[in-house]
Amino acid sequence: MSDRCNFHEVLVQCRLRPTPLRLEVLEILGSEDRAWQAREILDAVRSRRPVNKVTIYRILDDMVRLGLVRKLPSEGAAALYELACEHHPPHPHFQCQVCGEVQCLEPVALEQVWQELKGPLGNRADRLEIRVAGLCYKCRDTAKNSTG
Amino acid sequence: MSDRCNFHEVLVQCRLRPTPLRLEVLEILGSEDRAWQAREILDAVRSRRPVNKVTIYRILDDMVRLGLVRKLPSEGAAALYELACEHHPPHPHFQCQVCGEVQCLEPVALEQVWQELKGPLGNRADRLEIRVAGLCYKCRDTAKNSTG
DNA sequence: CGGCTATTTGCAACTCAGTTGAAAAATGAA
DNA sequence: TTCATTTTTCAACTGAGTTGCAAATAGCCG
Repeated sequence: MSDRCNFHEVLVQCRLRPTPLRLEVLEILGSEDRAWQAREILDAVRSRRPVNKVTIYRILDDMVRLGLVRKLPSEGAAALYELACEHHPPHPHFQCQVCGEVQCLEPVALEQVWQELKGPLGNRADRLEIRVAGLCYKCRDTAKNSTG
Repeated sequence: MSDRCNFHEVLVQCRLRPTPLRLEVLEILGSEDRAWQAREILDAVRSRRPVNKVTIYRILDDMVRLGLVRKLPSEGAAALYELACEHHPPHPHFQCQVCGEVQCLEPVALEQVWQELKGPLGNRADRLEIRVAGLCYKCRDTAKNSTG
């Protein structure tokens, strides 16, 4: 995934101290091609060291504010976080309605859609989000096996 | 908006009793071209009669399950609800990052995007959601006036 | 009408995500 | 070392949404 990013350097450039916790959060986010719940990140960090949930939320908030991480609205209660580095530009997401997992999809040609959406109503458009909801291949297989 | 829908009839067709509360919820959803938080619907109903929040959540859940109402993930904690009747087909949404209001946008030509997104990874795609985030014309004007 | 059943609404208590404010710990500069 | 700033923690809170059960209501049948 985004192993190509030098997280240490990225943090320094954003004027955030490259603390062990911040580095761990970035490494976790970069370890799979999907978006993570704050809770999942918390658990992943805790599998190595004790940490307070407030700290994770604050780390994520800072990173979102500085554009290092994107926060996505999600079906379900908890928001999702993903790396926003140069190797992980904005892209559509797929969310499975059964297991809730959010996969990252390849960027698609959105120029036309974007142009159509940008103008209306005098709003200023900053970001475009595309979510596909459905049944992921894992859950589909599970359903097949238990039915047949 | 969707004043053209006969909510009474729609409820009967879905085998939901057309109770005053259900009708009021549908009328509120249909009264503006935007998506509503459960809390806003609750307050709107309460401006006329006392009602319990659980009842509103249950009414909305039933309607989502039966396809009468769409539930949208939102920036921010609370989910959003909008009519899903024939006069209000799926469409993109605009959410203002300042006031949080969600406007409904005109449907755009999505066939191309849809085709590209549908296939990958063996997932089954059911729904496509498009969100534009930005600054709405109201908040933009407010900002202008207070700055200049 | 009265009695029965299923549906709808209300209530209280709960879970879970996320926030707040202030204290404690760690870091960097002088 | 001392001091100021940043980072992490703690406890307590807010707000969205859920659960289980009781009370009220509506539809049905005799």
